[in-house]
Amino acid sequence: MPRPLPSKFFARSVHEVAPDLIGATLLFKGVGGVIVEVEAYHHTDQAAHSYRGRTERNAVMFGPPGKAYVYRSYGVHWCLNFVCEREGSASAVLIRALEPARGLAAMRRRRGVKNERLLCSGPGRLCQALGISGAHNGLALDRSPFKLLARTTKLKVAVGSRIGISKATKHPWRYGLAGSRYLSKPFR
DNA sequence: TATGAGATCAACT
DNA sequence: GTTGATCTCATAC
Repeated sequence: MPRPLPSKFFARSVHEVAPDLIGATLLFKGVGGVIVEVEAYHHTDQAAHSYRGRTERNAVMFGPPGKAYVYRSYGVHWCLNFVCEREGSASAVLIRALEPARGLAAMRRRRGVKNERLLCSGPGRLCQALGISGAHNGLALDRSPFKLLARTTKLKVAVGSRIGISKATKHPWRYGLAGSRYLSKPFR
């Protein structure tokens, strides 16, 4: 049986937490699936929201680890992050894609697409599929409505450069399940 | 298959 | 006024 991730899990470097999240199960109100793609962001990283210091939007990133940081992207989409390390270090892991496993009907209804592959393959898509919005910014990840289950098997984690950013594009801080059909983009 | 516009909000110049 | 941790739809190849 899979066990819940302890909140301690997040109290480490984002570069340790991010690859360890691949294969874990993320549920929100019982709906979700297996995490297959994430990206790491750190306050010393020019591409991170926290790079230029604390603002009203990114305040949760500067708080304690084990919380959800949800922000609006391009004015339309919501994106989900897990805050890591320790209070004040302002680092987080962006959840980019899931392999759908639970609550497929609810996800399809919210997304308005039939293709299972398009349900959660992208940060904006997975928030829409799970019903996550700015109202959930700052919630603890080890309590309802979130549920996180540790992976049960060893697996190979692919590494690559991050997507959709224009600064610090060289850092190999994108992690994913190699060969998964549910990635927002394949690794090469 | 590939490229481009539009949606629409917060932070920054 | 511009840009961005995005996605969808339309149009072109």
